[in-house]
Amino acid sequence: MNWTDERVERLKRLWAEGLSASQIAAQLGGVSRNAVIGKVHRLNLPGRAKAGGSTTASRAAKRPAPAPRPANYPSRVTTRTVARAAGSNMLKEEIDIDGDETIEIRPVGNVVLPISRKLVLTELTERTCKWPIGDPMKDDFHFCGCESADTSPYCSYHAKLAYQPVGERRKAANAAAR
DNA sequence: CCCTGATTCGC
DNA sequence: GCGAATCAGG
Repeated sequence: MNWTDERVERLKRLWAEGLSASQIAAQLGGVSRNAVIGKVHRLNLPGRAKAGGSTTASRAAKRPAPAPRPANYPSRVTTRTVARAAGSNMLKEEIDIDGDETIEIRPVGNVVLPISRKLVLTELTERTCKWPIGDPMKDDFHFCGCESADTSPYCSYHAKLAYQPVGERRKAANAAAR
């Protein structure tokens, strides 16, 4: 994959929005997160300062004198508290109970953690819940993204929804819309 | 172990 | 210029 203008622009936009390198790589496709990071540096885009959470830049600042780099880092330490989709342990609360209360999730039991992480398809891993949420035709479509139970494609909550007996499954089908 | 970004260096 | 390997950290 080569860096077309279009892809570079997308990279800039996503990076500015605070997405992680791996997320950007996944969305662009065909590149690794290292490629993204490398490109970011080559473009002289501002790295992630010591903003909100994870600070890896502090390491770079700590380094003695690694590369012949002019200290032209903009002091842009914008504390944005970006609500990122994945990566950090920041989960977005999204307990959206449907308006209709005709849904009985009886067989599901007491497990009630429909807190999704709003992941896009490309960001799913082996241990993220792959339960789809929303209309695939709409742009708010995403996946649960919670930690999936061991070897299961779903989290504990959605696994129970998925593996219900056929008799009870219809009601769950309503709940499946979420 | 999962993830993050940073840097180096052979290509 | 590119990005895998590596590093350093949360």
